[in-house]
Amino acid sequence: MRTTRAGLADVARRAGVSPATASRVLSGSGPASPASRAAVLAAAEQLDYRPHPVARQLAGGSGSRVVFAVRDERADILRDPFVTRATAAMAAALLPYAMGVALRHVGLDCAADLDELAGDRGLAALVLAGHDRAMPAALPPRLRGRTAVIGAGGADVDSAAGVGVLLTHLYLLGRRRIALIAGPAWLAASAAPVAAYRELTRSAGLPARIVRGDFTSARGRVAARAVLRRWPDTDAIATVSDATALGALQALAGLGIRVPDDVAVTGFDDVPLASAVSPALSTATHPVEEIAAAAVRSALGEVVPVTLFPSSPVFRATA
Amino acid sequence: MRTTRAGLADVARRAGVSPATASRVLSGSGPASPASRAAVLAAAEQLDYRPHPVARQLAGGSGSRVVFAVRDERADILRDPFVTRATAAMAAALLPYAMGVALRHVGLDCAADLDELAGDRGLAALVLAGHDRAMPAALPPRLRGRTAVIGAGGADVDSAAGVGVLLTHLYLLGRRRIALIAGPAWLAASAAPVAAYRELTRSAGLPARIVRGDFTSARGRVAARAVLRRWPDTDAIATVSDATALGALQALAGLGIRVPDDVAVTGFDDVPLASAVSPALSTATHPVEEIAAAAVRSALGEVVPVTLFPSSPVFRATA
DNA sequence: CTGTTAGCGCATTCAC
DNA sequence: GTGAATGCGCTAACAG
Repeated sequence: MRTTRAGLADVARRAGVSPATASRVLSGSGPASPASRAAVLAAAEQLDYRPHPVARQLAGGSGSRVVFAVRDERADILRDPFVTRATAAMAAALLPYAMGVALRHVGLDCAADLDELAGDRGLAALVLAGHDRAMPAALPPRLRGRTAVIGAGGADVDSAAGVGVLLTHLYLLGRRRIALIAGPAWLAASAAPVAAYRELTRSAGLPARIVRGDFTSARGRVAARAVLRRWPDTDAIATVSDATALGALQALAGLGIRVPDDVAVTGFDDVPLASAVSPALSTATHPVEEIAAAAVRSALGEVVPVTLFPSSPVFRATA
Repeated sequence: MRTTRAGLADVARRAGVSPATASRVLSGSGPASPASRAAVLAAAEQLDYRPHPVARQLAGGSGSRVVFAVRDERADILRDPFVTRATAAMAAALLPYAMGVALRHVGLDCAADLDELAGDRGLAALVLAGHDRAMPAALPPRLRGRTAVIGAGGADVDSAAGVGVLLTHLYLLGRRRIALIAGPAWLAASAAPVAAYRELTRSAGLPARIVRGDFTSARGRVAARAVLRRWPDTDAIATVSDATALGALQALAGLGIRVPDDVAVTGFDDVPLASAVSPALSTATHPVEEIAAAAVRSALGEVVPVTLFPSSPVFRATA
């Protein structure tokens, strides 16, 4: 049993080449003859060589961790199901990179926080969520090229299409007075669903009933009550988050309104327990794991195709 | 504007001491005279010095990331609400350490995986969840002292007391035929709640009705149906996970059984949406953020008091 | 208590 | 295509 792990020097020696050559073939960059390439690979195999991630990061100057910065008014956004799920997904995606993710909250006015992050030499990349339209352009120079964004303009779900399908479904169900509990106005990602809603209601000749929410169920309760107070004949409520939808369901239950008989409800995101509530929530499911992984890879400099991720409707009991 | 960040050498030069002394005071370890300490601190302040985490980790040989390994039969345990929440909490707790967390699943038989982790020189610490009783003792030597465990024997919630309070509550509600949907038998953390249940039913002269579940709502549905088939007069179902409880609620709804009138139900953990379902779930809330932070700190070698974290009942609508 | 001397393990200039 | 130096930024061992 070897007491200490084989290093690059050991591999090089065994392969009969210099450490530089060994480094070139093992790190995949730089020229190398087929012969020495094979020798190095074989030696690495035999010695069970594993590069030392930290040394590699120091020498390469790349930093060792990804920071996931979530912008929101509330600090407890870090407990939001979407945030925890995305964080876990990044943590899983970073495993093969020998890196990890750190999580932090930043307020709506976060220029100073971003500057601080820009000065962190241990930072490999930054993933940002909760941005508004102006932020990506206002990033500190040092962060440029190593920042990815989750939501509008970055790794994003096709929320316009997703909400569109849900709204269409409600329409086909015979609903004609559909309200939307939208996301907060300061959030860039809020725009697409609202646009989709406006477009569909306009073209179908339906009234537009929009109320702002956030991503909490408490706000969903309040918003649903507001909707029914203002437009008592509402027969469907679409939302842009499951938490909001569940809050709305509670409000409706409290008002003695039957779901979906009197009012249909749709969520968005398909949180883990959306299928486990009763009535089970109709919503749209999103590949959050893939989105988070794409964001991480993009932030780390890989070129990932900038496609919108699909939003697939899941029709359960509430709509 | 300085084009490159101040390094330790710059600080030392400005403070009129050697880099070694500067390192000693800035890293907090090693002796230093009050005079040079003050000088170094002042210089660091003026230069806005930030240590380079990666260099520090390389020189110190400490590794740069924490791996959270979750042991379970299913690979999609990584999407479990508790796991994602704990992962996010660790990611947040690691921010000040300039480290990050990576997430990985390991199967029930994970000796090989642990060996592989032991060979990773970038690993600062390991946090393990889903262990059985034998695992902590069977850890590879290299992992010793830098591994912490979440659940029985490590950073754990006082689940015996927590379940005990819930059961007592059910008893005080007049329930006398209380079933328990327990955790999987291979899990060390499953033991305490079962013991508490057995103790309480025995001392109160109640029948013991135990069924095994896991942490999915699907299994909760099945288990609840099994309970009612086997003991049709059951008037309460206690569980050890909210997902299980929500599954049970669905099963009961499907059978036309009223909650809590006919059968009361309790969950465990207070997932974000437990309060947002209707009927709202009675459960116990746990400081997962603190637990995860304690696990991380412990794994990194800090001495954290080994206390059980409190389990606080939250009585809502289902019990 | 302090400075000097060596590395930590690898990537990357350069010459050859 | 290859090897010999040099450096990444800091900590740790030693001698003073």
